[in-house]
Amino acid sequence: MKSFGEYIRRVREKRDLPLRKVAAALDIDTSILSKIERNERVATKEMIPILAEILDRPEKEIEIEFIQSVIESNLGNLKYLKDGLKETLKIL
Amino acid sequence: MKSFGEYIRRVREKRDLPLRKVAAALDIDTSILSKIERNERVATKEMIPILAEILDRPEKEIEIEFIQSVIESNLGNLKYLKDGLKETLKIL
DNA sequence: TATTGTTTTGACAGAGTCATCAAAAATAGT
DNA sequence: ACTATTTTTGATGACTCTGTCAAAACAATA
Repeated sequence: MKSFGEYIRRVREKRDLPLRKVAAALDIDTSILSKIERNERVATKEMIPILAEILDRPEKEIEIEFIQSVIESNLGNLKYLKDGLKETLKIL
Repeated sequence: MKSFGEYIRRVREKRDLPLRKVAAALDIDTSILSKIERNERVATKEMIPILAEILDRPEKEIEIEFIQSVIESNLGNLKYLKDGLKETLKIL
């Protein structure tokens, strides 16, 4: 499973956007975005629609990547993660 | 979706166990467990097997409740949560 | 090599979260 | 009502996390 940071960096570089531009759109310092891309900081959900816009990607795709990263980092090695996700799906 | 805290409290009371006993098993103060049950603090994954043992419930059940609560609190109102969970399931 | 633009690093401070502890409040049992 | 037990509350200090900032490192290009 690849990290959210790596994903963002890959897309940003494909778009030839400097950290500066994306960070400005997110209204954060470039250093923070740099850290997010290297997984030293975590992104917030509020960033998702903004990233979708500036990176020109479907919001759904970005959000899915975000969800995967949150699950990975918070619930990563649980024994019954699969069952837990299935059960969670049922009650949504 | 009911909270992890409420779930634990319900089971603990069904077993007629005081906070004191369960907290001792978890090696935490009763006040912390009290707060966890009222959702003022969050449980950690390390607590899951211990809770399973002392509350005499399958670890799987407890872990699923835990997973649901983490997803609810971290990803609760995302637009594409369902899709995100489905995609996450695929790569597990 | 010098210049310009980009990215990373680390120190810092503020906010939030944590466990600990003692005291207060609530509950049960006599 | 009294006592013992359980549960909740709030103050405290330690710790973690987050954003800001300036400086350093790195990259590209003239």
